[in-house]
Amino acid sequence: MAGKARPARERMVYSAAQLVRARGVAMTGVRDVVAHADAPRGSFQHYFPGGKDQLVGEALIWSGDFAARWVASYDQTTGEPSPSGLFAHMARLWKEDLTARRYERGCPMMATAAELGGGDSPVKEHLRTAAETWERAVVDELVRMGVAPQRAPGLATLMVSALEGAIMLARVRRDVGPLDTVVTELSPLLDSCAP
Amino acid sequence: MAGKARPARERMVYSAAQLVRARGVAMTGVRDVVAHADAPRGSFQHYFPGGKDQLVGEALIWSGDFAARWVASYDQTTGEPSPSGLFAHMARLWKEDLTARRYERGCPMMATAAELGGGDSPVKEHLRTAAETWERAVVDELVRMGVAPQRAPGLATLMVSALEGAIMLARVRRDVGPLDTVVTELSPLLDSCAP
DNA sequence: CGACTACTATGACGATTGTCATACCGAGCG
DNA sequence: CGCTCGGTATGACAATCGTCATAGTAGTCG
Repeated sequence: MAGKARPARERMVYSAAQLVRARGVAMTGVRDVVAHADAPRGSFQHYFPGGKDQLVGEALIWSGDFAARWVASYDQTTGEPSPSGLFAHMARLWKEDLTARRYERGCPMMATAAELGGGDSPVKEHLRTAAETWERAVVDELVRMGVAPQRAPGLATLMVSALEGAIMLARVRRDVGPLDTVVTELSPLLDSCAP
Repeated sequence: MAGKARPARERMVYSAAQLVRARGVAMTGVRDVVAHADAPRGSFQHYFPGGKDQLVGEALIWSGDFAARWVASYDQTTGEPSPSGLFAHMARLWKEDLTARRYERGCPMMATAAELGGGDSPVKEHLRTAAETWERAVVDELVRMGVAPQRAPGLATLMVSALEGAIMLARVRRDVGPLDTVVTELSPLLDSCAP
C-alpha cells in the first residue's frame, strides 16, 4: 500500500493532504493519518509538536507546492504553448485524478477553506500562502508565454476560480463534464490574450 | 437576535445552513444548530427523526432553492438584461455577504461537497439536486434573454464554477477582489452569446 | 561501559459528538 | 373527567476526538 521509501514524517504530511482533500479537516482524525501513512503513532507527536494544526498546515503548503510544480511542468510540453493549453494542462490532472479515484478526493485548499470560519487561525495563514504559491505559478507561466504582465494576474484568478469550481461540480455530479466545459468555454478568451 | 416569527423547524434548517457554510458539516454540531436557532433541544429529534443527515439535507435543498430564487430575481432588474449582467447580479450578493459577514460564511454546497467522500450518502443526493436546481435556474435565465438553448448549459456551468471558485479565493484572501475579477474577465465572453 | 539523543510505544485524560430513552406539559375531544 | 398527541425537557449512552504523560528501544559518541 504505502511504500516506505520515504521517511515517516513525509508520509504523514502526504497522507494528511490526501485524507483532508477526501473528507475534510474535521473528519480527518490524527489517528487516521498515522494509520494511512503506516507510521508509528508515537512519531506523530514527536514530529509535529504543534499538533493537528501543524500537520494540516504542512499538508497545505505541500499541496500548494505540488500545484505550482504541476503548473510549471507545462514547460516540458511539446508544441506551441498557449494559455488555453496551460489551462487544459491543469484540468487534465484533475480529470485523471477524479476518474481514477472515483471522485473520492477533491482539492485540499477548498476543503480547508470551507471549514475555517472567519477567525485567523494558524492554519489559515498556510492556506493563504499555498493559494498564493499556486496562483503565482500560473501568473509566471502566463507571462512566460507572452501575456501582458498587468493582464496575467486577472487571468490567473479566473483560471484558478473556474478550475476550482469545476472540480466541485464534477465531484457533486460524479462526472468530469464540468472540467471539459470550462476548458472549452474559456479557451478562446484565454488565447485572445497571447501574441 | 433570531426572531421567532417563523416556526422552530424552519429556523433550525436555516441555522443549519448558516453554520454549515461557515464551519462545515463536521464542525457544526446539532447542539450548535438548536442553540443558534433558539429552538428547544427536544424539538430537534421530533422534527428530524432522520437525525443530522436529514437536517443537513434539508439545509442543502433550502440553499439550492434560495440560490435559484436569487438568480430568477434578475428579472426585476431595470435596464437591458444581459448574461454579464446576470453574472454580476449573482456575484453582487456574495460580495455583500462576504464583506458584511467579514468572510465568515461561504457556500454551503461547497462546504458539503468538500467533506463528503466518494461514497453515496443520503446527504449527497440532496446536494446533487440542490446544485442542479441552481444551475437550472441559470440556464432558464440565459435562454430567457436569448441565448441559444444548446449553448446555455455550458455557459451556466462556467458561471457557477467561476463564481464558486472566486468565493473560495475571496474567503482565503479576505478580499472580494476575485469576485470582481471573474465578473470583469468573463463579461465580454458572456455577452458574445446573446443577441 | 555509560550517557545522551532520536524515535517509538502505549495508556489514559477530559471534552465533545450524535443519538436514544424517558418523562413532562398543555390543548383538543370523546 | 380521562385519554391522546404534538411538542418540549433532560439525562445518559457509547464512541471518538486531540492531546498529554510516561516508559520503552536503538544507535551514537565520549
